[in-house]
Amino acid sequence: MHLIKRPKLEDVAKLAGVSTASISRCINNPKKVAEPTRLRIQSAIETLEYMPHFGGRALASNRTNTIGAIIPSMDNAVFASGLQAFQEVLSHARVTLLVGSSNYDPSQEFEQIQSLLSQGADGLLLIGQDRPQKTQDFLRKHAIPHVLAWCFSTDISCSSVGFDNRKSAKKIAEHVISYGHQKLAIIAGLKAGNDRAKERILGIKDAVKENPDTKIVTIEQCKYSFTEAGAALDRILSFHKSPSAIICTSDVIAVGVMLRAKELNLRIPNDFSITGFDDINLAQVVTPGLTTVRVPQQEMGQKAAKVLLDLINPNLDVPKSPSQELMTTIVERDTLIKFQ
Amino acid sequence: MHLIKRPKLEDVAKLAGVSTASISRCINNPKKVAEPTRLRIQSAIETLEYMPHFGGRALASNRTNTIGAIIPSMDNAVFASGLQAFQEVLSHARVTLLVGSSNYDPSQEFEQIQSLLSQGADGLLLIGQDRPQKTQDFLRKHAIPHVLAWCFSTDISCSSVGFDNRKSAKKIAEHVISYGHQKLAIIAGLKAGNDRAKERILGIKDAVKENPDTKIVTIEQCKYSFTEAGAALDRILSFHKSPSAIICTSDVIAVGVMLRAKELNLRIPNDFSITGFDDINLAQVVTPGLTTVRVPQQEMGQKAAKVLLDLINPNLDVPKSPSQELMTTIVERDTLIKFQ
DNA sequence: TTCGCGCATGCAAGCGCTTACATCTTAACT
DNA sequence: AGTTAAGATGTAAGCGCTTGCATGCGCGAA
Repeated sequence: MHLIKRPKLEDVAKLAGVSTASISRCINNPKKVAEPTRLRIQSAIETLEYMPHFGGRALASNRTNTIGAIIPSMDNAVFASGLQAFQEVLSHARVTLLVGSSNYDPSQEFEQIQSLLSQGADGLLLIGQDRPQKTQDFLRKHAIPHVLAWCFSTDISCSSVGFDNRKSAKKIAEHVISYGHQKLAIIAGLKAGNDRAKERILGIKDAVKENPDTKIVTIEQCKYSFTEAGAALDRILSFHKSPSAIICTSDVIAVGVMLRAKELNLRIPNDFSITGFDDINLAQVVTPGLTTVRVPQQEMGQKAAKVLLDLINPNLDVPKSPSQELMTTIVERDTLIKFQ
Repeated sequence: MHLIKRPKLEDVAKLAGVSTASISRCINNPKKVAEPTRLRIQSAIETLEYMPHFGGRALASNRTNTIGAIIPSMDNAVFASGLQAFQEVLSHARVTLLVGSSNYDPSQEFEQIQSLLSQGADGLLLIGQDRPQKTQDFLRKHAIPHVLAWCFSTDISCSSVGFDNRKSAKKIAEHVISYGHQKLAIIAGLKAGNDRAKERILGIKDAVKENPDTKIVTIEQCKYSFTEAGAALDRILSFHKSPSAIICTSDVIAVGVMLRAKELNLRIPNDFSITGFDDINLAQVVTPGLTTVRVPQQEMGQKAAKVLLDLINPNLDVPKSPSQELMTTIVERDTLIKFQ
């Protein structure tokens, strides 16, 4: 077996005894071709193992059937499973996924946007809504179909499929407060360019504002890593304003704190309560089980894919799918107990 | 601000007062253009916000600067972080990543291969080496540059960047045996189309063969999920041939077993020892800490990217990078103790 | 029989870019 | 000054596909 020059439309046309136009139609819109012709064409395609050339197709049709997703990092259970669900839906629609990662850095995100678009992406999935004006202008000016996930806004200028970070954070904070905690600490992800972190902090503050007995002892920020989270705990402890509960805006952070606490021979939840956010695997596995906020990642990935597909193929019969708000729920496990 | 028709090479050429060829050269090979011209061109590109059209470029050059990766699932810390590292390296080389997932199913993998190639992928990253003849023929016939990760073979017909699953599994099994365990159980991932699972089982068998006092009580298979792993444990327990150690071929499985054990009020490692494979986050977080095999995922992702890039750009000065074997190490934590 | 219509197919003009080749400029030689 | 080579730039021919329009055909209505 040796390798054969890639067959082109013309070769198939010759074999099937039709024009290239018919082949093209047969591939892209089978019903425009008469039954017997179609069969002939199909068999020709098979015997030649013909595969359309991407460039030619993209050039002529100005479509790539490709969608880009830019997520902060795949190395993070938070996004990976949403992305997986996203990809599966796209795959069924014969659309391919291009992936970029931004590392939580707006300028990297902008580069990736440009890069994916220059690769011909027909649309984009982006995480969160907080991005520089420059990026937003760019998206608008070039009229890039895109949907935002992991956030929800009623801003009609752009579809989003996600949940209300602020509300969800408020809910878990209220939950913590309802357990009698009055001195709270927050450990959040780095806020810069990360609306999820910001919004979640705001949500917690909302809850505190409505409960005058309660106060926030400190707000720490750190990267999403165990060790950084551990360091944040150290900082909190060194303040001697010991909170009775630490609300973390991410499970990774919460678990990092728990790991550090264990090293320090602190006992959770006896010495302090702690909550997370996202409900990734870790939350279930860590001991004690982490009380956290469940985010419907898979659903989000799937729905985002559908919305994006609709955006790209303004489908006639399918109703236009606008933004969608998904709901988070609190998962009670063992890191939150009543105060005293 | 309203949206503007996408500028093309010709527009830039007109603005800069040069031919389209120069622009093209300036973009693809700047040093072929004289300094002042380059500057003029660059500023023209910027003012027009010119962005090359992907299709045109792909058609003319027959290159897409795109690489496809097909992994079993992104929803799995095992591959996600390797993929992230892979993507980062590609991104630096201005190559974009196309992603497909196979769900551990060889026929899905084949479809994804075709799909990514028809999207113009210049090369592919594939996981493992066990695939149907059909797929292999396809890759060979079309001379697709590809590298295999998560496995290592000296088969020169195809580069691989990974570790020897069999050897690594043998090593951890020997380690377990050296702790005095003689009745071992194995819980592996589904073997079908999954050489990692198969090889790891073989490796464990190798170790047992060399230690005549030792025997394998049972080999269970299950999907990579906590509940399936828990069910596998139930099966083992119901046999009443209680092993003193369970060797799992994946951390996810091991943790699933531990979770189930906890439900059953069994105590690990007192009632039985257990080991995992991969050393994902979970292994560190679970209590007691999981003794496991560390797989250099990031390194694997990075090196695979480099090898693949070299394969695609047969670079002159850079030495050709062949297959690379990476080493795994045993991470000792607390789920493995001496027998008795 | 004739006309008209609709359907199946072919024709051919691009889509936006790359690149081999031709041309022109310049500077370093003899 | 004349010759040459190297470097900078332009010219134009595609790359493989899609698609608007033209063509041809068959069939029912007039």
